[in-house]
Amino acid sequence: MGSTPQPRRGNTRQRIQDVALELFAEQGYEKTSLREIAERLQVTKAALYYHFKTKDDILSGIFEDLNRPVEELLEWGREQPRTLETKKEILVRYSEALKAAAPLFVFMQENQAAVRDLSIGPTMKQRVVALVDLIKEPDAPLTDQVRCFTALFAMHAGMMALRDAEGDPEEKREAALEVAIELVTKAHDPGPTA
Amino acid sequence: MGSTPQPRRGNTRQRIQDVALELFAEQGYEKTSLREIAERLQVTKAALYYHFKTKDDILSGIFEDLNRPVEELLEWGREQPRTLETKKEILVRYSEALKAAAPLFVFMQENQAAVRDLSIGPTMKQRVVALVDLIKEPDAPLTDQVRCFTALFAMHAGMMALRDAEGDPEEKREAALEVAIELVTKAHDPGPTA
Amino acid sequence: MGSTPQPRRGNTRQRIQDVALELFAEQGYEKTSLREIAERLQVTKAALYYHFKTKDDILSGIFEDLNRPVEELLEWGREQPRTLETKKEILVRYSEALKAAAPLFVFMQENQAAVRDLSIGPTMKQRVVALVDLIKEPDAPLTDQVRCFTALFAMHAGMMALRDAEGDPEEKREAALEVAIELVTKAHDPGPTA
Amino acid sequence: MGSTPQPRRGNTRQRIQDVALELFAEQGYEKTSLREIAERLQVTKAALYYHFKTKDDILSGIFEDLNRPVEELLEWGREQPRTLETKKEILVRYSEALKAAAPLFVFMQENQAAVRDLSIGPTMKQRVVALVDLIKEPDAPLTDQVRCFTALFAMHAGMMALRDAEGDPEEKREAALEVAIELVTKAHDPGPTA
DNA sequence: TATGAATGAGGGTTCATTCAT
DNA sequence: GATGAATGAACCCTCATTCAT
Repeated sequence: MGSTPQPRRGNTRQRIQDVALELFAEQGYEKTSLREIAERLQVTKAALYYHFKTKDDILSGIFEDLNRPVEELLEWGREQPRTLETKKEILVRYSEALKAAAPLFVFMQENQAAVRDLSIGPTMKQRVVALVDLIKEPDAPLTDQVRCFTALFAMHAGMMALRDAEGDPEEKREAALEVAIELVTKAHDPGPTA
Repeated sequence: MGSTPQPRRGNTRQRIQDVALELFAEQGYEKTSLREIAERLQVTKAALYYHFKTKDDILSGIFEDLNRPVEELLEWGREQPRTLETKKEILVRYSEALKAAAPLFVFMQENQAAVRDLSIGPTMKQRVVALVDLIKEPDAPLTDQVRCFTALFAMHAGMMALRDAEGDPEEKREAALEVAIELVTKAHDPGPTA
Repeated sequence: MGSTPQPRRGNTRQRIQDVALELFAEQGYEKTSLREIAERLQVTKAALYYHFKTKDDILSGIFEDLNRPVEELLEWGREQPRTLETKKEILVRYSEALKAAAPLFVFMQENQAAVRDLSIGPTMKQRVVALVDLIKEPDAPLTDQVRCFTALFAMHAGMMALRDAEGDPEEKREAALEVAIELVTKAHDPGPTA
Repeated sequence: MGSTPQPRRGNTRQRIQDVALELFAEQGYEKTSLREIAERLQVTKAALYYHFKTKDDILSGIFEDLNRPVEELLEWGREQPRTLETKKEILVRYSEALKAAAPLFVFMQENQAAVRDLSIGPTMKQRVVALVDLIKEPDAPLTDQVRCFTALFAMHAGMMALRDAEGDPEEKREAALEVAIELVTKAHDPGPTA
């Protein structure tokens, strides 16, 4: 009882990443110690160091794996014409990407300060900038910039409200997407007001 | 240098809070050590403990001071009729409050994970909920809830963009406010769509 | 309510000693901080330093006050002939002295290690030696020395059992006294065995 | 000196316990710092934490190891008939056990206050109660209870007198045992008096 | 008679990391 | 593919004590 040895050779690296992300998202990066990760895996701290060079490295690994779809989205987006349709499609795809990597994004949203001077910090920042660049017009006025930036945030926030609130996560995601599209649409073609 | 004994009038408590907030916002809560705060004040760590019972307590003190305007805003808001005009006024006032306490809000935005299990954690959560409650209709559909939540976020984000970007902070704040009002207006009276 | 200012000027020194002894006996010397004492008196730590030079000094003060009867007993004892009657009388008087200063003696019994290198340490040791000297014969065999030493211990133990156990403290004290007398009597006149 | 790297075989845990007990007994629990223990072992404080979870835990470890004989004695005692012979045998064996673990018992005697709210505190108390229960009659009058309690104390005291006094420790132990037996015998069969 | 403000030394504890095996 | 043992640096915090006011 409770003693299943679970050898599972070969996949330890993956298991470390899984547990680490789980704890990082739950408690924050700084408050999660390697001891804790190791204990939950029934492994020694030293074992973690066989698979990863540093704590930072564990996070990097997770990020690289889960972030690939977003990177691909960026590449795809850069080759499209900057039409409203394209922008909408980007939002839709981004929303999908978020769904797949929800815990990572929740984590990054809630641990910005901690993540900032980790090795993924710069990458992350660039990625946000790049995304905004794809959905806003080159010389958009400040208000439209805010709209686009907020559209992204809305989608991240959709993930986080998942923590507390009532309601199906999937529905929330769709609602967030809808609002994001609305914002970007308005930014694309300001209409009568400005 | 460092030899002038420094008058040390009765403002130490305030100076601690100032420096602490500065460092918390700059580096994050966990990465800011009391040693660092003390050193920057040319004081011993023990001196901090004369003025505050704990590290958490320093943050609490800051929060209590800077959060008072928001608390007053909430009280005021609860006594008003839930009209669109009221909602707009709330956003305007909130934006003003943010301006005065910018670093604190940036800090809280970027350190959610760390702050969550500090003593101000619960208070903060309630406060967001209360604010959203004031600007959304009681049984608003999910999309409208997202709009209102996002409106708040937009304004916080306005503060943070301050960090990186080009442009006058004051202009950014106004842009964020405009977008927030737009979102809440849409949520208040959905119009033809949804 | 709960705010009676209790000025009681003049007797602060005494009140400090009272509270200190109370806490020392309850928690031990090392685990009782001056902060704690001060707080319970609604006074600042610095105030304690107006009345006593050091923490050690507070204990010394208590000891000197409460130990005087024992000191007088020793002086009296030294002038008496070393008869069995005298010895019994000494035990009786000592038991009485213990009754008056119970918490102090409980404290000293339970904090020997801590007390040993305080200023009262040496005094205390001498005093035990002096007491034993009064109730044992000069060249008593080892067994009789143990009897006399144990007699004293028995009386101290009587105080401590007061903490846990059932029964009237006064009765316990008398029982302890009885056993002590028995031991000293046996030591005084070994009888057939030895 | 201090440069020989020292083989560091797998006995570190034991060495920590040895040094710790030595210092605890010499200076008291509270006054012995982990730094001190570590230094004497030419090891870092952190190394102690590899082997023990906490300072309290170090003491627990020592206690568990050295207390086993007493525990076995208790078990044995509970299976014997409560005759005078049994009681005597218990005292004899207990005395032997004390001999083997002298420093621990001296320590516990002198640090009662400190030990009381450590994790071994409750265990220790129970153990004394259990021992007394074995050597006193169920409904013994108060005086007899004191005799039995004192008998145990006498033996502990025998250990401590070792610190100061003249004379062979072994002889002292035997003297203490003799007095203890005497007390318990008297308690077992009160004789003419009461 | 006291207090407010501060200090220096040290406490126990935890962390990410290393390295020989 | 992993462990056992250890380290160095830092952590938050508490203490007894001081001194100008």
